[in-house]
Amino acid sequence: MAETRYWLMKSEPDVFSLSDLERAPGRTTGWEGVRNYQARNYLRDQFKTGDRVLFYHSRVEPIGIQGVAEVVREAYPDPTAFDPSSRYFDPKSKVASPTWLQVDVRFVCAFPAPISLAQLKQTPGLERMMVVQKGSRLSVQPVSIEEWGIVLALAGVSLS
DNA sequence: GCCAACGTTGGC
DNA sequence: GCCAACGTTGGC
Repeated sequence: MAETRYWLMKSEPDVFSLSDLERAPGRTTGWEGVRNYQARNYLRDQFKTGDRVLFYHSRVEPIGIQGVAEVVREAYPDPTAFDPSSRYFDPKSKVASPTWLQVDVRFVCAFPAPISLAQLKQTPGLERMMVVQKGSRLSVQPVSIEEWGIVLALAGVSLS
């Protein structure tokens, strides 16, 4: 079996929240709208079925990690890039050679309480975590297995 | 709502 | 290829 990788994905909860994911058909959604090349490259090159994801809410309190999702489909073209009515439309992305990709993620669990950004910043062992770095804007970030373990312990959650 | 940090665009 | 201008992200 392939090694499971760990990620953090950001969403503004008034656009798409962890609760929205839990209520979605099959508790699954296409992670549309990534328009950053570094994030796209992670989706394209490294996301594998079974990878685990920390679901992070940005901009809106409570800012922080809300729970866990998992990757259930690997990268494929993001249809919103081809849709002129979408806020994510990109006329430079062609169907024959799509610029932007998405993966499908499925709800796993919501934490009993969100882990706030302030809490992450003051937790030993998370000093190097990308999301706590000043000016970190990347919406798809790798998480080390050590960081993953610390966050799940903070949340009081254990996953089989 | 402000604004620092960052990514992209485009003139040269 | 440089870099100023511009647009976006996201904490506060």
